[in-house]
Amino acid sequence: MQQLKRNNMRMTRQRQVILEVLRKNNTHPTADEIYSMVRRRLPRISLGTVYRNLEILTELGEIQTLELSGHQKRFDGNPNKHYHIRCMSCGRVDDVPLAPMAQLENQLYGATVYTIVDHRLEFIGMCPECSRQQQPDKHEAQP
Amino acid sequence: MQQLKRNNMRMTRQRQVILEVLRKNNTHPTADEIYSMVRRRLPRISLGTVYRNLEILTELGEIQTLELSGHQKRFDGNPNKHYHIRCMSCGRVDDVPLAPMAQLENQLYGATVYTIVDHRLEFIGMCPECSRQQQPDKHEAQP
DNA sequence: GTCTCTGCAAAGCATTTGCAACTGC
DNA sequence: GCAGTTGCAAATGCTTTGCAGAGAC
Repeated sequence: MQQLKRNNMRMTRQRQVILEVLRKNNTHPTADEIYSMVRRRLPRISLGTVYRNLEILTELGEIQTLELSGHQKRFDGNPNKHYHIRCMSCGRVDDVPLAPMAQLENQLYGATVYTIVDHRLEFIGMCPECSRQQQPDKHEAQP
Repeated sequence: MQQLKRNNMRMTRQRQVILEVLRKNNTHPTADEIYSMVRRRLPRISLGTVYRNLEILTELGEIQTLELSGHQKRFDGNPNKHYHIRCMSCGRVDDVPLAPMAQLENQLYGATVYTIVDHRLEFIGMCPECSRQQQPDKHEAQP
């Protein structure tokens, strides 16, 4: 974490535990889920501190903040670019095994007045657990 | 709007004006922008009514609710599927002239435990106005 | 010893909701 | 005239922020 020094920042115990928890975890937790995980090790930490550090760690490129459409932020200990899928029923988020489409922005070159910088792709679906629950009573009505 | 009857719903003046305002507008306004546009015609309407109707009109398929990553909801009077681009500086949202990739979900078939239903693709960029302002001092430092 | 960081609590902001009165149909 | 809808205001849920004291280096 050479970057901390460069920015006159410190590696506090709180910051470290938050980073460790995220790195060991591939469930894309929300801030309050991270809060309760970290609190097992640091019972006096505050939610504000969790938010502040998640923002800083994102800026340093150590983690990713996932702002999936219309929902609570989630955080990803894997800082590399990849796509996600969200369960429309329970909100669970997983990685998707699809290589980032690096050329996608080029397809729009000259077709928009914007300077394109990046893109976000998010799949919507139903996770196995929720699919199973929906099976018995498909849709809402039943005979 | 045959759908209203089918759902035991009424075409109130408020609902109608909200729909008209959105149909005449391609700027993808936020709820409070719609609120202030509608208030010119219906000064006593409340923000709650605007939200309630935007939700209903979305469910009826008359408009679209855009839940772009990490920002306020925006609303689109065009109910047909299409992608959007958002200015990372001012938040402006425009349509993107790229045909929806109907086959994208198929690429993941068998590669995820989810049942995939849909996808959201959103481009991030800089609109002409903001690009112009950034020109003088590119990035943050200058030689 | 300095200056960043923390815990706490309050504020902020977009959105939702409970309720009595109102109004489409 | 009934049930869906409205305006109002309060509540909600997530996130950010001000501040004085604590702690990293």
